[in-house]
Amino acid sequence: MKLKSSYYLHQDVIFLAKDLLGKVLYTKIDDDITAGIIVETEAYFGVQDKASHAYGGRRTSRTEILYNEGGASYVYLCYGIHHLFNIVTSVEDDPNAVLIRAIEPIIGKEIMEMRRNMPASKPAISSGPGSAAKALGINASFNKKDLTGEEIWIEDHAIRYTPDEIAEVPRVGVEYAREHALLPWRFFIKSNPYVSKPNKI
DNA sequence: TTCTCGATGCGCT
DNA sequence: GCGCATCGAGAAT
Repeated sequence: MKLKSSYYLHQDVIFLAKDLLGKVLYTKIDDDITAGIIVETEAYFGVQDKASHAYGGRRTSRTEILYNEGGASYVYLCYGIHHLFNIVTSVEDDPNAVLIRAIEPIIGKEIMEMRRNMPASKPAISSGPGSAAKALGINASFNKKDLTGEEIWIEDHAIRYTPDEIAEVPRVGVEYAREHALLPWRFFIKSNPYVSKPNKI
């Protein structure tokens, strides 16, 4: 059920970003367990990806975790407000990551409602990377966690999607690299209500 | 040490 | 659809 550390060592971050759709992300905080189905992801191609914090091999105290081998979490604060949760993948010194952009709440909905101060019936409760992280109680303290540990982990609930249920969206605003502009880097479950707004079709 | 701005969300219009 | 909140990492000085 729980994904093993070897799962995260896959070197094709595109494959993992797609394969993670349908997996279930869990957090446990003071015995409060919340979980949701991953319905939207985004792949970050390490040194090749200008949008990646590790672009060009940049290596700082913040990005150091990205150079670890797969299976760790990378959480950082965006716009001074939102915590974004990433899964570090691939082998050591290959700083790939998958951003979790949206989840569908399935366990601990009441807890998520308190954290988000809105009913779980509202897709906005976990739609978008900042919202999904907050619903799961993910904050800066979740940075550099082992994803096979007891605080945060991912399970395979045998939820499978056919290729036509998965949308692969080319990245927008990537005029900087023509060969990357056509690269589909965003993946989501078509018509799932929890998918963040810019990606709905 | 200082300045800039971002892998965004939300409330108001 | 638009604008703002809010702060730390990274780069410039």
